[in-house]
Amino acid sequence: MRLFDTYSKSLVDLPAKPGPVRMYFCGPTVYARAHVGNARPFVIGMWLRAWLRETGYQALLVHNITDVNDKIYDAAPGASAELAARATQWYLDDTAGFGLGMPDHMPKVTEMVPEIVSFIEELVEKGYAYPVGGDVYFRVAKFSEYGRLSGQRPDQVEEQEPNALKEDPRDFALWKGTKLGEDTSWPSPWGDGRPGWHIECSAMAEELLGESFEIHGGGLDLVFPHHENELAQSRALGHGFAGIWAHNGMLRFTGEKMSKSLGNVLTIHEALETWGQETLLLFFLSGHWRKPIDFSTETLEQAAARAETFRNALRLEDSGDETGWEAFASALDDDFDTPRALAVLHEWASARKLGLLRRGLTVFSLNSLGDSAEAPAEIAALAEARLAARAAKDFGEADRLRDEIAAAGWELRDEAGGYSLVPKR
RNA sequence: GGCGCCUUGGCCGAGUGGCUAGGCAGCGGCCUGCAAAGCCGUCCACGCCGGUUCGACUCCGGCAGGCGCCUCCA
Repeated sequence: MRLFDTYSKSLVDLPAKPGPVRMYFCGPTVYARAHVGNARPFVIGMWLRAWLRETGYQALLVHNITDVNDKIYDAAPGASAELAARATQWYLDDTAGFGLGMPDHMPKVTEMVPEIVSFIEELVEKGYAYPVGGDVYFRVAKFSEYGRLSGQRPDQVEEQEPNALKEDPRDFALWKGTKLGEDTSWPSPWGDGRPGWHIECSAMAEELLGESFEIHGGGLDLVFPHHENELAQSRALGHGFAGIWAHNGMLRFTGEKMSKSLGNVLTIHEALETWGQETLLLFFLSGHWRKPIDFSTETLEQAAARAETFRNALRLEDSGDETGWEAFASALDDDFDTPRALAVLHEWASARKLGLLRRGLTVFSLNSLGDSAEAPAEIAALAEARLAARAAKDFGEADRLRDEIAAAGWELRDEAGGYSLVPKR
């Protein structure tokens, strides 16, 4: 399998099977209910893990939770820990709603502070960081490869928050001394404070996956500065860090990136309630993971129609033909091309290759599309009554009963010698 | 100002130097008491302008439009 790597700007092959594929996907800062855009890296990470396992890799996924941060302090003055705990639970509940299972580890910053502190200490010892006024900053000028991942030229990077403590305006915080109004803190050699945003990922990824690992994922908007800084911190210590940088495209809503700061958000919770897990997953599947994808009524309705196509196909008679898995596998092995894989699933649906279809859908946790539902007794009774009316050529009564069944949420489909009852969507 | 990405038919979306993507929607038909499901057929393409080539949607250049990042952001 190969994946596009932001660092080398090329498709990079994964190590030979069977080998470990260790993945770290950046998770959310928990200060509000997560929106659908936040779900994209989660879904992609879980699918990637499923596919790697399906094809014989030992895949491991770490997905962190940033539970101490300026935004959390701002959102809940005096009660930041409570908000973080509540929002963490929301995130766990919301992502569980996709039915994709859980990442192998979901570390929280607040549970990894000692490891982060040692990481910073080592950077200070080696001259890559300096403490000043209770803070610790990374010395960007000392790391010659700075800017390589994002293509940013250090001399062109704008400085937005002047900070007289820094040696160089481009230096970024590894440790932030406690300020007025911040209600959580941890001890450190530089005084009480808390980790900066970027260091947590370097520390947590390496703690759980080792100094180098295969894939680091996250949204395209994290390339700079977040991932550039992570890379600088880890490489400064001589660690290999990520082999492949996998950045997913942004989710667009009303023509722009869905983001809390723009206010054009729909939460995962709301989206799942409105569209359901299967439609939402098929929506994500319909776009390539690196490209932007538009969340709109039209694209979601198309995803819902796909779901229905697959459900109907899975109710038909299986052709028994099990040949052709390679088309699906090669699509996914080639930069995880889910739109191409989806086309193969549709071809299998048309050809009634139901075994393959089920197996393919299972990779994406969409096997529930094949679930059949038993109509309740009162609906079954109406269907029986209609069958009798129809046999007696009392079509007026038969149509009335079918309407009644429909009103109760079931669709009656006549078949040779009988009928079937299907839940209406 | 700097860095980068994208542009395929009504919509989503794959792909290739000459040969069918696939889906949704539409249209015609078969089947059905009527439907639904299914099946068959079918309309609609490669942003614009140049160049390379026997031939480009596919390669090169320019232009236009859209999007992302530049220390809050999945």
